[in-house]
Amino acid sequence: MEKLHATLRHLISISDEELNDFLALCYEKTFAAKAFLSHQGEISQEIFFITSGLTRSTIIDHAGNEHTIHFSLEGQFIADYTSFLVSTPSTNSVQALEETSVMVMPRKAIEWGYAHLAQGDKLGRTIAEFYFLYFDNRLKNQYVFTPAQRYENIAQIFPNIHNRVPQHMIASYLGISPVHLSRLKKGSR
Amino acid sequence: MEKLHATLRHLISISDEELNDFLALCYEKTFAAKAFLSHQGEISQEIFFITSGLTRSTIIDHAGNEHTIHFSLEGQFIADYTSFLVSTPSTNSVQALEETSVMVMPRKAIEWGYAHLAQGDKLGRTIAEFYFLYFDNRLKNQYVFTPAQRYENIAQIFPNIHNRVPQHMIASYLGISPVHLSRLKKGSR
DNA sequence: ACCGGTCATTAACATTTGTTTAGATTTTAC
DNA sequence: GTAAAATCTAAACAAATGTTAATGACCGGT
Repeated sequence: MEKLHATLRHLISISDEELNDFLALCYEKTFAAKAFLSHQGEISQEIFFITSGLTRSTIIDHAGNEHTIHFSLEGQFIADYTSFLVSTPSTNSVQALEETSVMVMPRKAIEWGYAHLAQGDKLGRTIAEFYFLYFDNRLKNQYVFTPAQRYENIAQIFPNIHNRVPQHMIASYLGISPVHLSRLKKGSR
Repeated sequence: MEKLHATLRHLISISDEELNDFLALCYEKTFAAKAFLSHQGEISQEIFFITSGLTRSTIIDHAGNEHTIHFSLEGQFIADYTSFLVSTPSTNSVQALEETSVMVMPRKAIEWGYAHLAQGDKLGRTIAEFYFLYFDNRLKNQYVFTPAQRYENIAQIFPNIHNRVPQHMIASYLGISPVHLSRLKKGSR
């Protein structure tokens, strides 16, 4: 709870009263390892703020294979935000990779924030800009670096990920097969 | 000019006076085909709104090869927005592919908007959310569809692009060689 | 109308990446 | 503690994609 406090105060100026009113609309929840925070096909009605633990987001491709498209760490927001924004069935599932505690921010809380927080829209803008930077960087990496280079750099984006996530999920994130990633590592030694 | 008018009014509610004050800080500019709206290495100090024409954004990879990472059409905003936000040298160049007219929105105008427009932050949030949706969709396509499928779908994202952009730039956008794209097309016939 | 450059296609060949299978090790669940 | 599952590596082979080079069509500028 304090973690979300600190994160919000870091992003915008917000009074104690505003903060309390907002947090009164949220609640805490803990998921066991491998539990799902949200499922593909459901319309996303909440945004999670991770206070401890780690999640991955997955998607199913045209051939029925699952891909890990994203990792989310402590201090980050996670949802199928496209589903949340547009109210379409989510294409992603979000799964805890460790025991993971989150603050659940229901749609009501978000909407209340935009309507009643003095800097609610600024908060939304700042978070959206943050994800713009993340996506833009990720896209550039795709064009600029080889898979081997992207593997070498991944810990800069997801600190300590090698100790927390199986390698085949990292390979999936990079868009290559686990066998191939193993090969690339061998080559770079 | 009317086009930016209409786009802004579509995104937020804004009074005539606010709109005029904001637009007074902007100006129109026209680029010839092949001219550069902005160059890699410079810090982006303005956002362009395309009123007519078409641009591409390019980036240079680790081996010195140029890639087309993005197209922008009439009615869209374009910049190296990461450079604009963080004030780092831009990694992208933006080039007109046809004669292209834009409204130039300098940093001063954007900042004025956030400070003085009643819904300035909401505007920023909405635009950032729009790009979130674009990037998220693009990322999912990368995992879910084959290059051939992505080629087939590209006109849904960039209407009429096949008649306006050379095929090798589309191949570059898709992340494949022009020779390979030609092969894929042959196979699907 | 011409000329030079850009562009799309094709073929041959090289390289990268995926798939399958197997084996050894580690982790997880009960 | 033990059995089952998950994980990583390895090798052999298959498929996808890149590279180079050649050709002809098309386009833009003069």
